Amino acid sequence: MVQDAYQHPAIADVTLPEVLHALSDPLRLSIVAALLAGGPRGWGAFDAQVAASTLSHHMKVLRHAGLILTTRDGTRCQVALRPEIETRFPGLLATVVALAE
Amino acid sequence: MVQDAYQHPAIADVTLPEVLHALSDPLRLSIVAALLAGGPRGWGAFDAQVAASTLSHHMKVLRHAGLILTTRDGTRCQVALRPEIETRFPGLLATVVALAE
DNA sequence: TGCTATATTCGTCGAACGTCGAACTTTCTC
DNA sequence: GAGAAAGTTCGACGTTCGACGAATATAGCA
Repeated sequence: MVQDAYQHPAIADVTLPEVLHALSDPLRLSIVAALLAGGPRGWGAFDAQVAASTLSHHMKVLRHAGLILTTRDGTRCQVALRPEIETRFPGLLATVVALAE
Repeated sequence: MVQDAYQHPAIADVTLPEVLHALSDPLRLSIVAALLAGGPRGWGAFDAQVAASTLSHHMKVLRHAGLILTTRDGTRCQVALRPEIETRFPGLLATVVALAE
């Protein structure tokens, strides 16, 4: 784990193709959908069938796309949707997640 | 050019991650945006700064994602948005293209 | 002070992507 | 029929992706 806080990009630097690419992976899309439906949660709450390193990689992609906010809580991570993404791309997440069923 | 019609997938077979991936490229996104804004048009109406083979490749990606409909007109191609995509993923294109400015 | 749990980073692998140029097919025009 | 024009396909190249295991770092607990 990194000793300090995570690197989150300025929301203005996030591009639409970047966000769409982040959402174009089924696992990442399901993570975002779960966050939108159920609110923030811990790391292991996503029972993804991938190795921890792979999940960490996907979280980094989502973080770099400005979609999630990661904070530490002891040895655990709390993951939440970044609220600014709604002002940056209004309606995008709601539309995409709704279509993902 | 292929001697017969182009291969278009059944709209039901198109998946959301597939569509998002198709839209996550700036060139492809601009093509879809132009079609949505201005209606069908010919091949060369997109002054893309890429080789013809590259443009052909991107068109194939869009076609396989169920986003566009390609028809021949002599040696030229007419490209149009696939109307069924709106019933398959209602509001998606309008939302994404609006956010792309 | 260890030991355990959690998450990141690194190196690696095969597959897919985006780009190009060259060759090819089909159609139109002269 | 010959030539030009429009797209497609192919192979090549370098980059990125998604996956994994191993090694590492940090925090909590005994």
